[in-house]
Amino acid sequence: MGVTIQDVTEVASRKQDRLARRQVDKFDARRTELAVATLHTLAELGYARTSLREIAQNSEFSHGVLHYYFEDKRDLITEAVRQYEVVCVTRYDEVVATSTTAEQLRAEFVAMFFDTLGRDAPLHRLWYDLRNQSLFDGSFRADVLEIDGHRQDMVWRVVSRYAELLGGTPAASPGTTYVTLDGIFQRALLHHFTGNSGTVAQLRAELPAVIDLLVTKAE
Amino acid sequence: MGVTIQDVTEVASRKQDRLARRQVDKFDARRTELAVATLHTLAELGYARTSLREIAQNSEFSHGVLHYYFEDKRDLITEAVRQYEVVCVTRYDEVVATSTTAEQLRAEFVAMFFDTLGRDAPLHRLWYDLRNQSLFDGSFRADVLEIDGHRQDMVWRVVSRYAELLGGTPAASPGTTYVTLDGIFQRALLHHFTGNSGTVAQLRAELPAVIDLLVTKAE
DNA sequence: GCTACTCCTTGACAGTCGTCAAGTTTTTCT
DNA sequence: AGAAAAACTTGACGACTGTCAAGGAGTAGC
Repeated sequence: MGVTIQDVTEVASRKQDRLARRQVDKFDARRTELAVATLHTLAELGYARTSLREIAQNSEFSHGVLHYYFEDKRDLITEAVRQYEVVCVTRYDEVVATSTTAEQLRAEFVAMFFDTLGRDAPLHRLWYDLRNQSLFDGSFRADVLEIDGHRQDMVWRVVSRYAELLGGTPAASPGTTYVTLDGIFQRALLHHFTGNSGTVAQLRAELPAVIDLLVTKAE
Repeated sequence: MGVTIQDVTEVASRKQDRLARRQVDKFDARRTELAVATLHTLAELGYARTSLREIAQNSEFSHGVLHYYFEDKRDLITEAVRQYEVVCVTRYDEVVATSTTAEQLRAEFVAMFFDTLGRDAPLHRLWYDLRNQSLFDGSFRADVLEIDGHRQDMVWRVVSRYAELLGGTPAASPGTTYVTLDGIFQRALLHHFTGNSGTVAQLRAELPAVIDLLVTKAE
């Protein structure tokens, strides 16, 4: 059996590909690792106070490595924002999938809503920070709009399913539905950080009624 | 007619008071002037990118003067935030006062809502920026909460008056009512800066229905 | 074992930041 | 007019920023 030049080059190129791919994988893995460290630093300090050296201190590397894996600071932060999206955008899907009654769906949504408020509060304040930064600096805007759209879809899946289980229809558009619940979340977050747990509890108590306001029940 | 010592000291002290008051007035006037310059700089650049030298360039003074009138940067920005409140918190009162029918009130509110969105967009993005900063830096929080409360009251005056004219009652608490309309404003602002005027127009078209959703009409 | 390459550290750069002291200009009062 | 006080400018300080070049450490290939 002869070995043609094609075979050799094919094998060689395949080998090279595999090598290259493995290198790319390693490269991407470290990029992601550093982006996660960036995300945590941002969540702790906010956009305005986050420096590259501080980010590096939250990783196991020195500050110079950031310019080996990222073009510049904007590139790094953009990648961190994308990491946020991965974490945050499928949060309620399980609730939607497993709930069999409207009451259950609504109750579990409210529970999850305030659970993540307490557990991931720093991450959430970062999201709002970055969304606002996009009002000043257009370079984040595309990513922000994309994530915002995914958040809207996520909320819509919950509310439209709730309406379905209730035998009714949503009372407002996806956009309006989203901003209403997002507004409540933002306010709850503010009072959470203020330490004003009474206001948070009140928002929690009112949330079911607000959800009902967003769907038109069947007659 | 004799001139008693009391008279003299009284006159003298009154004169001194007047002098002191005038000096305080001058001092406060310049403080306010610099706070306004700060407000405009912040609205243009955002909190993260605003420096004292940039602020001074937006005034007619040099950067050193800022430490003559303000303790430090935080003091200056806090004062600027308070200036924002003065500008922004009575915006809809005239609409409430002059409207005689529910339709008129709703229509004029919507008009004013999107008018200030377009006209004062930089100032509004600053407000949301600073409100978010207060999630990271507690030193603004008290002022932010106060302003947020005034904004809530402002919205509540509109919606409760609308319900009254309609012969109904508000369907949600002041807090929920506020965050709903504020959420819509935030979203409209984001798409305004994106240049996505279609989405803004859609939000405008939907706003009357949302307002109706927030009041329970009489049977 | 030598070379070549990837990965990472170190240290320096030019610039900007908030702050403040020293000094100049302007105003105020007698 | 002259002295005192207020108002403002200037320049400098140490610290911090993003960026990057030089070089070390470690590994894979021959």
